[in-house]
Amino acid sequence: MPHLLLKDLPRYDCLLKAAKEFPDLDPSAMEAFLHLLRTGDEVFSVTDHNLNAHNISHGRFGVLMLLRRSCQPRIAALMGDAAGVAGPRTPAELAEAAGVTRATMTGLVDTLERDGFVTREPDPDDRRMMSVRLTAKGEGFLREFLPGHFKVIGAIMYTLTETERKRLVSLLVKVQQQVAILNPYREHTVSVAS
Amino acid sequence: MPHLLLKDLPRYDCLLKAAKEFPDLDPSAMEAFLHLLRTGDEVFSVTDHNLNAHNISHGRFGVLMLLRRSCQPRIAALMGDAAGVAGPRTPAELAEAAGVTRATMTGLVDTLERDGFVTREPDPDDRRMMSVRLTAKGEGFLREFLPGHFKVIGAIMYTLTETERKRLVSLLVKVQQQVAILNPYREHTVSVAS
DNA sequence: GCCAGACAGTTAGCCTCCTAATGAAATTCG
DNA sequence: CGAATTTCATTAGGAGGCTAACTGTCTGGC
Repeated sequence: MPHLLLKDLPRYDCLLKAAKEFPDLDPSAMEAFLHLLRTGDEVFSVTDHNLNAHNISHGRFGVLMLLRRSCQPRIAALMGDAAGVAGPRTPAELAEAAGVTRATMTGLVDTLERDGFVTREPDPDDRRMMSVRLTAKGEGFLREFLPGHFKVIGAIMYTLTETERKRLVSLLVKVQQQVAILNPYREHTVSVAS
Repeated sequence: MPHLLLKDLPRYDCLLKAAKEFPDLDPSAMEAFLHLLRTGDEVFSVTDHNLNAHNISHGRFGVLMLLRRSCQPRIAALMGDAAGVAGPRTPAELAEAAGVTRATMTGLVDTLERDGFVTREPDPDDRRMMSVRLTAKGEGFLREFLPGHFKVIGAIMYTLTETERKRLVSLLVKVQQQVAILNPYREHTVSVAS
């Protein structure tokens, strides 16, 4: 389930040594990169274990969370959201919101339906479409699971002060923005070895 | 290939609103958590795309990198490492170093061997063991690929100053340490909903 | 010297993700 | 009106993780 990395990150002096062989290797950039991947992975693992203990994968959890929003349009309306703006309901909307392909979403909804967390109903207006909805069991699972999930996340971040959290987030956002800048040119930046 | 997340992170005021419903939800902790996962994922995606463009996965890349160390014992010796300390060579050592199971390593070595990047040879002393080695093609791939890979990583981190990189790393290390503290107790902290 | 156990590598079966191709329904447009 | 295009969901097949079980080899205690 992890992104797969080295078990032990290379020590900084190893990076310095490697930089002698590869002039393109920026040791402090590589160090930050490796720690970012590693930390994201470890944090992911904790919540993933938590989810697996309840027999649910991250992907399936994401779908349930998206559907939870959809299933409470009245609450959303009360809270100030535009009345008509419900969350995603069709597999295509869910796939878009979750950032996976529709084919993947079909598989996720398959297993969620098999396990009784959601139902699939044909759309009366457009017979190509399906409408996915949380069942009572699905809602119950979230109600029962979420408090613990939030506690785990709070426990992980407990080690950082409010100031440190803000600082971390602002550094991460900077990296995200840089990735966004790089992405459109990926084809060019990538083809170094071709 | 990503860990699957929301396409758009919830805005902070949504977290505040959600915290009203779930007292266990710490908005700033959740924000830091989501950004950590998201950023790790995006950074991963960039390098993963880079690798995929060369028809190699992150897992396979990791194996090649581990083997590169093993295949240069003379260089390592020259550089001050103890002469006998070669890198991992057997599937079990590779699995341990990469942090995957031996079964997974079998699969990775299978495809790497199929594609001509590595060879498998029986160990003459212990007939249970195999010795995995980079082929000339595997070495050539790395020689050709690594400079671009390092450039991409440098480009991502270009947005942060040396000071910011150090600060980011130290915040990430704090989180890693917290995760390490939490892990042994995972069974307990997890069973909130049972 | 031999047998029980440990250990290396593989196999088999499952899950989640992907891409590509398919079939059915809706829409667009000549 | 009907053909081409688009859009929906799904299926098929592949890759890389995992666990569990198996095979063959070594080793250590009797």
